[in-house]
Amino acid sequence: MHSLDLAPSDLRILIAVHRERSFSAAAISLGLTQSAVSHAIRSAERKVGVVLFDRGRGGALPTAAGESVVTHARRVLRLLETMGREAQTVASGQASGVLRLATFRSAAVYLLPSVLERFSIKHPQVDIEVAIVRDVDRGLAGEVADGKADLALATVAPTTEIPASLISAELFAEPYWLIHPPKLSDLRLLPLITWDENCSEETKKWLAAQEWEPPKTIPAADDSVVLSMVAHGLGFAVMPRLSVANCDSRIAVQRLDGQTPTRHVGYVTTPEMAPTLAVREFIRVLRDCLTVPASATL
Amino acid sequence: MHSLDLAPSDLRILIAVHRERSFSAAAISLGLTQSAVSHAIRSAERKVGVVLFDRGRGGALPTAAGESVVTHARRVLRLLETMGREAQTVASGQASGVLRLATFRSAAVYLLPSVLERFSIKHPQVDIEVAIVRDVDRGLAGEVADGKADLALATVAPTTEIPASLISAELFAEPYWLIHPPKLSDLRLLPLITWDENCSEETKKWLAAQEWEPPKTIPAADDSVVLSMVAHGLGFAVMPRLSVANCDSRIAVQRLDGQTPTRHVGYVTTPEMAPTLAVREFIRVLRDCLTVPASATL
DNA sequence: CTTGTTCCATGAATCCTGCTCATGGATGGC
DNA sequence: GCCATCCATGAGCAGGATTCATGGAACAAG
Repeated sequence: MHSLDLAPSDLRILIAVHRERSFSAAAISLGLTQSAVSHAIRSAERKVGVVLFDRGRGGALPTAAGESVVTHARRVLRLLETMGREAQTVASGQASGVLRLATFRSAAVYLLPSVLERFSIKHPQVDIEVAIVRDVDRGLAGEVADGKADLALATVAPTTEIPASLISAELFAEPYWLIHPPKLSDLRLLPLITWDENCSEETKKWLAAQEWEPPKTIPAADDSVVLSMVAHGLGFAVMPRLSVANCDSRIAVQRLDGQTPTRHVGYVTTPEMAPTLAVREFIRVLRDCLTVPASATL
Repeated sequence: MHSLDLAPSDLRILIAVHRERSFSAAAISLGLTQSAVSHAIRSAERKVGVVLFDRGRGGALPTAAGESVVTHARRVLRLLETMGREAQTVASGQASGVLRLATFRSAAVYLLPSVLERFSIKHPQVDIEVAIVRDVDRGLAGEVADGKADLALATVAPTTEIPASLISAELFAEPYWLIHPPKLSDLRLLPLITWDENCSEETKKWLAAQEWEPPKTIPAADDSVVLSMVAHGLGFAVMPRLSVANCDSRIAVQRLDGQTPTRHVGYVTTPEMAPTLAVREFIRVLRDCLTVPASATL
């Protein structure tokens, strides 16, 4: 088991060079000399037996192998970090430290408050940092995969593919609803208001299935803007229930005909974090809150 | 991100002490002095901020925190190892190194040969070590969880629970069959032959559902022994199809009545190994071979 | 072409960390 | 009480990591 003797400091240097695309910039960002970085990279390359960065005039570009190594390096550092946190958790018998949570707007607004309240009563030592992230592209799962968050509350199916190297499970499924201004002659004459998020794909699918082609499509920044635009009579939209939660009286809500699409919301985390007490407890509280959701007041 | 500056050598020392339950024995096993180990453990404990081993007369016993740290440490080392392997793989464009595969007997005998042949043609640089492990207790998944294997072919449901910190997926499901000597008066008078493996639970369940109480139960060492005993007329058995593959003519095979139990066979691997080229390719070849299985000659 | 700038590489000097050596204290068997 | 067997600790040493002081290469501007 000759497990590649790269110390955490070496890994940090690799990551810094990767980030800065430059030995000297990496050196500054770490408070080292350019020489130290150069030596460290060279010794790392000798140990791995592969060139990790192409040095050129413009700085240092990671090779394919370099990319791979840096990805692993980040993971090693995260694992070391959770190792420390977990040790303290186990020793003190209670979770402590920081839990970085990423989620989409509507969950943060309508779902999280009660969850956070219950969680912080049970685990006052845990600081929760909530990041609201739009679920586009790799979206929330990407946030976790990149190590920017420990846990995400996200759409887990069917639009979004969760990479196999992450752990996820569904928490609940919710229907999409049709929302529109209350007084209307023919809904089909109204423009469709969309927003750029993974789950908005469902909107299009359902409309297509209904052979409903809106006269116009208006893009909005996020789901709360969509709501506001609908409230002002600018058009209609198809949105997941959570986004429609406690919206104002100028909006009429109506079930979808036919094959009602549903959005599946769940959590996503890394294999490193999953066995962690803080994460397990947070998921437990989430589940508890969802059986009797405070947001069931729709 | 103060990620706990424990170098690989420190981690190895922690693991050795955990294994040997003694500073001095660990020192010997690592070719160090007892003093070095003592210093290292003390400094590790200062860094983590927690006592990791209770020192007493009889040596050093890991505390709960120590257990947790060592588990993580093993994982860090494995991750560093795959980091190196992957770097070489990416740089050379082809998988190389060792792939440690654990599986149960019948898969190794009837499934693997064709898979291994195809895989080694595609990836001649990869050495595959096959370990045949009986699937009892934590069984094959445990083999992977403990880092003794990179990939396991195992029963993934419903008997065995795969821990959430591992990655697994089903490859195929197969029915259980009833096997017995060909000429018989009443099957219910024959003894049941069982063997000690997780999937043999299914046998009992099905018999119970049929209200079939065999007059006697004979335990055998493994499934091949069961087959041989049935062939010699010593009793009957309920076995998954794969175990029954190409068994001899002195055995009669028959479908089960009622709710036919099925065994779900899949792969199990770690999140570290899953994105690895060697593992991904092996699973691909597995899947390919299963759509047109060479063992479809039953 | 020259000069200057901005990269990284390299060798020698220095500093610090990790190891060994040589002890000492604690615990328990005989 | 003596001895064996643990681990702890401090001093000293050696080697690896970092810095310092250079040098070479690529490129842009004059």
